[in-house]
Order: sequence, then C-alpha cells, then structure tokens
Amino acid sequence: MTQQTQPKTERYNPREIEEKWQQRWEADGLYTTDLSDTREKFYWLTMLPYTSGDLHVGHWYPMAPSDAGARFYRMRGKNVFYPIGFDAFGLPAENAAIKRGIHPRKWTYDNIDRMRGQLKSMGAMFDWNSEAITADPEYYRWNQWFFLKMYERGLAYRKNAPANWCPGCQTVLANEQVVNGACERCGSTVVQRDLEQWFFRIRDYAEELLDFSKMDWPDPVTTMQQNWIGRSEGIEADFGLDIPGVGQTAIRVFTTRPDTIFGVTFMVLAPEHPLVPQITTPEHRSAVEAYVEQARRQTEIERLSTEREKTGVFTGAFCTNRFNGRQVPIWIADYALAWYGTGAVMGVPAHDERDFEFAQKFGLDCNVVIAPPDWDGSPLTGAYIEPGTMVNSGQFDGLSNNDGKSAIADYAEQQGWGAKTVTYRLRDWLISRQRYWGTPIPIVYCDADGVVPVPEDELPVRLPDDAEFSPTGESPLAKHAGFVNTTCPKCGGPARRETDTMDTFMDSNWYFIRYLSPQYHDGPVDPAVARDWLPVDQYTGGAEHAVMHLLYARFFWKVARDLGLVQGDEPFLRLFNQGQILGPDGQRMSKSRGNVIAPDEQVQKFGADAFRCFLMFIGPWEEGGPFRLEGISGIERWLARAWNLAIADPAFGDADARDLRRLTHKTIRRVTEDFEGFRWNTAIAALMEMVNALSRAREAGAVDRTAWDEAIDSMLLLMAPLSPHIAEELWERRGRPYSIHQQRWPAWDPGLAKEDEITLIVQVNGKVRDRIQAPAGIGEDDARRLALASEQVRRQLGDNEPRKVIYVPGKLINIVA
RNA sequence: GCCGGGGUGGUGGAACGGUAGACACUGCGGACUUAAAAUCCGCUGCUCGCAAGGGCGUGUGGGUUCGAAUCCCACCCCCGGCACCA
Repeated sequence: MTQQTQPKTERYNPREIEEKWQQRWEADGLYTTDLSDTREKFYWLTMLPYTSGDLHVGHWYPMAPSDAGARFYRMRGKNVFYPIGFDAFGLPAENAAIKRGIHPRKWTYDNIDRMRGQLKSMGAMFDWNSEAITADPEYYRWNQWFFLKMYERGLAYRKNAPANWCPGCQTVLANEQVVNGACERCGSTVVQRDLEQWFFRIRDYAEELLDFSKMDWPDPVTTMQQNWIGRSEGIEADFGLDIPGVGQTAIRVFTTRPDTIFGVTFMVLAPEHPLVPQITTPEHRSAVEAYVEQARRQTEIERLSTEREKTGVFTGAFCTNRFNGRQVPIWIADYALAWYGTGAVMGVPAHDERDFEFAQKFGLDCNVVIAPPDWDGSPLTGAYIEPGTMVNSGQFDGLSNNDGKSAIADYAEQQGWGAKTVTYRLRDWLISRQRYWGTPIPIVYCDADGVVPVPEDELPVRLPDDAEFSPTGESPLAKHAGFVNTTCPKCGGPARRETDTMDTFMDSNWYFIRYLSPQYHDGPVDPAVARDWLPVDQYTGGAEHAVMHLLYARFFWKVARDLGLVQGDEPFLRLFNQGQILGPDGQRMSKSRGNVIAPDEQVQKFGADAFRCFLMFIGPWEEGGPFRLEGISGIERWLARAWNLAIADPAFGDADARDLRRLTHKTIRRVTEDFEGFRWNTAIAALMEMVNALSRAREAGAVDRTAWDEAIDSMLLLMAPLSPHIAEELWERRGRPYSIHQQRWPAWDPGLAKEDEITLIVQVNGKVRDRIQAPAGIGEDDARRLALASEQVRRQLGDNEPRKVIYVPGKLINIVA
C-alpha cells in the first residue's frame, strides 16, 4: 500500500551466523550443565540415536523439538541436563559392516564421528561432556556388572528352551523382536529352535510393571504395556489322570472361566507338553508323533495365521473332571500354547469360541452350563460367552455365572483341586544373541565347577577385535580360541567362556544413568550424582519403543533400585511420544525406499533454524506424518521478517503503547502455554502473527519506543528455544548481554494481555447474523440492546418477538425467536 | 477379531460446547522492476446473486442443546499396536 522505503539493511543469512554461534557456544561451554548446581534440577532426555549411518530427518524430527523444550525449561530457571550419546552395539551395525566388508567397530565409530558433527549442526544444546557410547568397554563393562548382580539374585538364569530363531540374522530374538512371525530387523520368517539361553526374570516384576500411577505417560503407551504384560486372573485346576505307568496323577489347566468347568468335554495339551509322550496310547502314537513333529517345524507365521482351521489329534487317553466325575478325552492341538498358563486347556465348546470350533470339527460334545437369558434348551449355534445363569452345574445351578466364578474357585480350593492364580502373557526376557557385536556375557563354564560368574574385578570381559564375525548360527566368539579358552575363576582349571553376547536392548536400559557420570570407574554411576539427578523428569521419543525399550528400561530400573543404586520406582516421570515422520510418499523413511531426506542439504539451503522450525511447524508433534518440503518458504519468510524488524527501528514518536503491549503480552502467554503442551506449531503461528502485527505497526507510523523494545526483545526471547542462532545474533545486534540462552523467560502481565474491546457475535436462532464491536466488560442488558438494534437482526426477526435470549459474556448473544 | 489414535478448504493444519478454516503453503490479481528474482499489498471452502444478502459445509446417519468439528448412539474408512493368551 504505502510506498515503503526499506532501510538499507543487511539481509538475513543463516550460513553466516549459525556456524559462528555454534563455535562460540561450544568454546564457552554454554551448554555444559553443572550437576552440582543447587538450582532446581531438570533432567530432559531424548532417546539416543542408533549409529546406523548418517542422520536423516527421522532423527531431527524427534530431536529438534526436544531441544526446544529443554531450552525453554532452562530459560525458565531450571538447571537443565540435556545429554546425548550413541546406541552403538547390535545387529544393524554388524550387518551393515559385514555388507561393506569393514569391521563393525570401525563402521560404528566412523558413523559416530559423522553423526556428532551433524548433531552439532542442528544447534542443539546437548551437553557433550556427558556423552556415552554403549560399545565402549567402559560402558559395557557395567552391562556385565549388572548381569552378575542379577545372576547373584537369581534374576538371570539359563535354560534350554524353544527360542525364536531368525535364519537371516542367524541369532535368536526376544519375543518383542518378532513382528508378525518375522524378524523385526531383516524380515526373515522366524522359526523355533531349542537352545541354551540366558533369560532375565522380567516376569518377577510383572505386577509392579502394571502400576503406572507413579508417572505421567501418554495413555496409548501404558495401554500397550498393559496389554503386553497381559494379566489374567483365574484358577489352576487339576484334572484327574489314571494311566498305568504314568506317575503323574493330574493334569493342571489354567482357566479364567472356572464358572464353565462343568461344561468341559475334552482336554487339549500343547504339542510340546511334557506329558504327551507318556499318556499317548500305542494305537495313537504314530499320529501324535507326526503331529508334534509337524507343529515343531511350523514357522511362527504359519502357526499364527488366524484364517487357519483348528487341527489336533486324539492321544487315546482320558482324564477326569473332578467336579462332575466325567471322563473326557485328551487331545493335543497347537492352539494350546506351551508357554502360556500350564500349556493345557480345558475344552468348553459351549462357552469358548476356539473350543467350539475345535469340537465342531472333531465331533466332540457341547454341554451348555451358562444359560443365555431366553434359552429354550436347544443346541447352541456358536459359543455363548456373555453372562448368564449357571445350569447343569450341580450345586452351583441358578447362580449368575459371575458369582459362580468365585464360588467354584473357592470350592476348588476347599477340595484341594485347584487354586486361584494370576497368569501373565509376558515372557521372561531372552537376552542371549549368537552374534559378535554386543556385550560378552560374563560367564565361564568349568567341567568341575559348572557355571561360574566372572569375578567383578576381572571386568570388562573384552570383546576381541580380531574375531571372524560373519554369522554362522553359532556365536562368532566360539571360534576365537583366545577368547573362549580361559581358566576357571574358582578352581583355576581350564574352562570355556560363554560366547553369546547380550541383546542390544541391554545397552539402552540404563544409558541415561551413565550420562550422569560417564567417566566414573567405581560403579555404573556416581551415587551422589544419581541421588541428585535421577529419575529423568522428561523423556521424549518414538512410540515404537512402547513395549521394548520402555518396558525393559522400567524393569531394569526396578532391579537397579533393589540393588540400592537408584531411588524411586520409575525411571521416566513424564513421557512424550512424538509421531513418526514419514517420507514425502507417506512411507516410512528408509534408504532402500529412496525416500530419505538428508537434513545436511536442507541446513545448507535454509539454515538450521529454518529447518528446525519447519519440522515443528508442519503439524502437532505427536502426530507425525509425511514430510514435504513445500511449506518451508513460509518459515524462511517469517525468520527474514523477524530479522528485518529487529535490526531496523521504526519511526519512534508519541504513540499509544497499549495495542503494542497487548500484542507482546498476549504472545508471551500463548507461546508459553503452547511450549508447556509441546504445541510447537501453534507457538510458531503465534510468533508469525506477532511479526505480521509488528510489521503493520511499523508501517502505520510513529511507534512508542519502550513498547517497541519490549516487543522485539520479548519476541527474540520467545524465539530462542526454536531458532537459537538467529535469536542470539539479533540479541547481540540489539546490544543485549550475551547469551540470550542465559536470559530469563519473559513473563506476561494478564492486565496488559487483556482485550478492552470485543467482537460481540450476534446470532438469531443459533446462526451468526452480525458482529458488533463492543467494550470488553459489556453487560447483558447493553449487549441485548445492541443486538436488537442491529439491522441484520431486525431483518431476521421480522415481526417475531424474541422468545429467549442467551448471553455468553464477552463473546456472544443468541436471540431465539 | 480385540485395544489405541484419527477422518476439517487445492495442501499442511487452527478452533475452553459459542464467529469453522487461525497460521502457513499453493493459486489468482496488483505494486515495485527495462525484465526476472526477492519484497510488499489484496483475494482465495463450495454455491446462488450485479449487489445488499442468502443457502450449504468438519467421513455417514441419527440424537442431546438456544447453539455441536467438539458431547451421546449406530455405522464407514485410514493409521498404529496386539492377535488361537484358555
């Protein structure tokens, strides 16, 4: 509109300022946290990156907003600790190294060097003095130490068990690492193999892990953990067994439906159930053996297929339902899972869908014991699983099935036929891996002394660099004579080392503890620092870790607590899950898809500040979504306009400061509240509005000097967490004291932020017909007078008298005719 | 199948039960420029109308309410997790 004489000013050029400030901040140790400082501590943690190669947008998306959050709390006066490290062990690094024919150590540490530079280019306030790398012997030494402590307490044990075997990665996997029957990493179909493996007793903590009351976590994550742990209340009940030559006299089942126990018409054992070979009668032996063999060969995918029809074979044996004395046939079927409950299921076709399907297929009886409300006694066409009245259940007839549950449970306990119990879906954590790039398990096998833990003072058991590490199905360390052959710590005789390594999730269990004293030699953490700084106050990271890292880490923390190492029951008091950032095609970003966005180029082109802000602006952080670069020009324009506002003053003069001050204080309020709720996108929108309003104010003529300075200074302070470089540069150019990142967060004055004029919305029958400017404190009578005087309202109303008027103070008036 | 989360303009997205579409991108028009870029200004949900103004609009269908994107019921679709868990 008006001819604008742009002052001859320097243009915003991120390349000129960003590196300069990064170097200055580093040289000044600006982001080094003094852990002995007495101000209120705030441990802000972002999930550590895996060292798989270059950083891409998938790394920036979680980290840039997290950095803004950490900076925000720092400016609010907290002593913020915001560390970073590298998750360096594990299959992906090892596989990548093998593919390229280089040593995993070299591959990993080269990546770390590159990633460190990339992370610094982000302008994040990471405290690099606290860096921890999980593949360092001084780190994994304490993995081993923890293992020994757990072994001492019986929390680490060894057992031969069927394990998830990935033929691609040539190693076993934890239950949590099998996704739809396939390896989480390489996608190979997982098969079952019997192996001697090390486990952690996470099940011992199942009950406590279900208590989420001591932390503030997003609901979806706690729900996922709850489902994963899968607590079920029920009873274990014994069915009588009277088979010549079989010592055992009962088969124990687990059921959540004791109320249906009179309806049992058959029994199902898992193919792997130990009683199967003993009870099978000679004429059924070959069929049973064939079935067991076929079940063993099945892949997880085949076994899990829901479309599959029920299969099973009769063993020829019978057992007795002690409640009604009925003899029922014992079958084996793979829908009974060996590891869940007791590995045996009582078949109640009338009241369980799976049992119904099984009975239908094999012509087994179906006895109704819970009557549907208007049941006429005719056969069921499907399992009835809803509540009902008990029938055909002896003395329990007539009870509601809900009452029957406890009545039968009590009766079973009285008779000694069973007991109330709780079963979990969660399995113990299998930590052995037959791979090279991990923490060696500190155990020695001696012919004389058996399993012998390596003494603490011999830690770390070092991972040899010169192993032949291509996977063969056996741990590569097994072929390294220098590693394997050792002496028994107990008797001094010849012994062999354990050659498996630990699951890499062991590393991420406690890295945030190590950050506090990464150089500490006398334990995993300096106890004094741990006492002051743990637990983590705010954790941010992806929801993909809901049932792996986040569950393991909670378990591990509770073990560390029981060892007296840390205090409190939970490691992460608050959690925020950002959404997944996807490629422009809406697909998960991956090198193989070719949809990876490299931040380095974007930083070159737009600057780190613009790129950070853009990632925060594209949408709500928790939602993620496809990344498209298109909108970034809006961010560039905003930063450039902010720059121009800050380096060139408007025409100062006698002017009303009220509007300007209201703008400032309203914006402070909005940005502060948005930051508290991780709403970076709307915070940036508020700052954009401020820039737009300030530009208009400058155009409009004379501006009050004090109000202008307050506005610009506040704006820079509000921008500092989002775009640290430009904020620092402009702060300096305006002659303010270094560093902006050490300034206090601005406070808003509610009186100044308040509007003194409102737009009164005038509705007739709920439809907006007019908007009238009115004083903010307008009362109902005045509002009504204004509204009824409106020409629009009169036209809508016609001859009708208003029947009712609804007034929402300061907002709206609705005239109902 | 079960458990979460979500469906709003051409696009990303805003909206304590109270102006739907803030903020931005794109597009269109204009200013500046020899020209372009950059910058600045205006318009930009659909639709009827010359206009004033009206109608329709938040996945679908109902309901509650003076008033619903928001609350309730039923359903459809998308994303994530779990999946024969007895």
